[in-house]
Amino acid sequence: MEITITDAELILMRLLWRDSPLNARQIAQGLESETGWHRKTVNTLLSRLEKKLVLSAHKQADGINYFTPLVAEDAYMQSATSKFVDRLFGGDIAPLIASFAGGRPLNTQQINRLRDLLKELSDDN
Amino acid sequence: MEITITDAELILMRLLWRDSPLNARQIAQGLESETGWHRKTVNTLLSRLEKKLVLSAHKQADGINYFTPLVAEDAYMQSATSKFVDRLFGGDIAPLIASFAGGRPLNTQQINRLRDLLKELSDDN
DNA sequence: TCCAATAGACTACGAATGTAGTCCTACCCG
DNA sequence: CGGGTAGGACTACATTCGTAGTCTATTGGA
Repeated sequence: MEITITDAELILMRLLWRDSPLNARQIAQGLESETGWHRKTVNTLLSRLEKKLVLSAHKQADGINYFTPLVAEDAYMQSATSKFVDRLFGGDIAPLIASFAGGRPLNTQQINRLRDLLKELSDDN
Repeated sequence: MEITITDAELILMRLLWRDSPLNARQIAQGLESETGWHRKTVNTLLSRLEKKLVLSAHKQADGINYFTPLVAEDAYMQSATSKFVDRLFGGDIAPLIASFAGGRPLNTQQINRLRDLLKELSDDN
């Protein structure tokens, strides 16, 4: 059961992860400025996501479908990150950071945040 | 000018990044056990990569094409990583690490490596 | 010398993606 | 009450990807 969310779908999911349930119209409006997508495009994406069980639709009192994520943002991020790190770096995260830093050097704030994060990770084992 | 290397192409590129130039037969043989791809499949991938200017072909004395990467592994990794981090985490690397660690806890060795890496990154600025 | 196998250029083809459009129905407004 | 609109279920269609297959000229051997 591989969850797969495409680029376009991800943009839509980000909205629903922030705020749900929403109906198709609300979603289309919420994405309008960011994507310029037609309502029908949003509709297609919603159907596909529903078929993939990434979200569920429930008719409310107004007789209209409202969509809610079935897949949690964290869970998806985790799975997608894992897959990416496996594919490009053989499952090893350090080279990824190195590569990322090589492309765009980290600033002090980012480094500090990483340091804190690392501290946490090594504490709670 | 977006360099795009698909999953299948990446597997092939990994071989060429390790060892090049190679001709189609050598590549097909080198990937045989890993992928089971037909020679023709390798051929198609090579053509596509050549058209995308990810690699170049040169006929050698034996009259056969030998392929060499035009895109360096580091450069591609960097660009792919950047794109991924942007797409999923808004360009911020810390949440990615957190997410990754959430999915599969880091062991001591990994944490040490990250610590060293971080030290390096914060030293040379 | 003549066949069989290969290199390379093209062609094939179904599934997934991005981006809508069609058609039918129910509904609100003038 | 009649027409324009929105919802929803389908359908559409060009691209990209994965994975080969066809056709042609060439070449290494028996």
